Amino acid sequence: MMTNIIEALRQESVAKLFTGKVFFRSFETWKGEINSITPNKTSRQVIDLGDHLSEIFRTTRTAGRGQGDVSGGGAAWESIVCWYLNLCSIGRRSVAIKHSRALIPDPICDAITVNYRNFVSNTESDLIVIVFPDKPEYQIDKELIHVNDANGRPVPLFSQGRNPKYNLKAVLNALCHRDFSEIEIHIIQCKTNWNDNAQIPMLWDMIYSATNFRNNVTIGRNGYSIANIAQFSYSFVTVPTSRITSITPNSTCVKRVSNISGGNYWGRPTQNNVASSIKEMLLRNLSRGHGQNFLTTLQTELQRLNTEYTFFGLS
DNA sequence: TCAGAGAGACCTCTATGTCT
DNA sequence: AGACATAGAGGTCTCTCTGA
Repeated sequence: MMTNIIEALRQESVAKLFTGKVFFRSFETWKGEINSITPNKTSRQVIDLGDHLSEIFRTTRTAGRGQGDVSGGGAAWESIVCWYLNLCSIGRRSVAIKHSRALIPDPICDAITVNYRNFVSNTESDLIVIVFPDKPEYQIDKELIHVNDANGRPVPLFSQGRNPKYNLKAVLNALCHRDFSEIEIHIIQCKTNWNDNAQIPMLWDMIYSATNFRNNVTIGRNGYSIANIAQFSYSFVTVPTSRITSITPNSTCVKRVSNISGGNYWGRPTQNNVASSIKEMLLRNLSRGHGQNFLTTLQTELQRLNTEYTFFGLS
């Protein structure tokens, strides 16, 4: 079957989520919830899942504050957001990736690296959405791509040896290098709790939006910088697990993220001046990944949910 | 190729401080 | 007094790298 490189990357990215123990276990429960919210799997129903993500997430919530909950909860929230963004993006040129060296092309990784004098500090645990440019290599069968690497040498599509594997990362590295200025990067900071953690996205957004510092803080390395790409944004997505009634437009935690470049979101319906539903991020930050809107692209692709897209785990 | 070690990131709840 | 903000405590999970 023909697969373009973007869908190949999406498949790897989503499949990797299921290798996480907590996500794998939780998804057994979430799947039922998801299917009951989207009985007909229309594009509208699937996109509106964004209004219910927190609700779904909370079905596996356990009381208490054991360290397992700490560790697992955060990773699981990040994973379900990644899963949702990829589901809504099928057939488009955007892919959400939970941070992983193996999947994020090197030029992207380099561009978002923050250097604190000599110390290299990657924000290691965010979701990254890459929007690839509208060029033929991203649409044709991935096995027909001809591209040269940064040194001008053709990239071999398969590894050597008895069981040749497709060189996904190497091909992506070469493409991202070649098309760097036309790529969009959107970083998404996920937190289950809002009020305790609002400073973190606020401060990282400040760092990424600053053009220069006086004290040896720089962004980017190896010649790649977010200053040279087509679009960059930083956003915040929370459940939130704290009491919802205590969050108002005037709360400190709301104000802290009210100005970040990509916006602030939660897995609930939009509430004015507080947070937008995560589904609004699709339109606000990721709409350039296709000529048509999400409703249209999804409607076509969802027909193949049980054949080509089984890796989402819904069938 | 795989196991093991190390690094880094994960969140909830209570107590205490601070402002109105 | 009440509302809100913050610090602090604490074990586990996942990824990556290294050496066998």
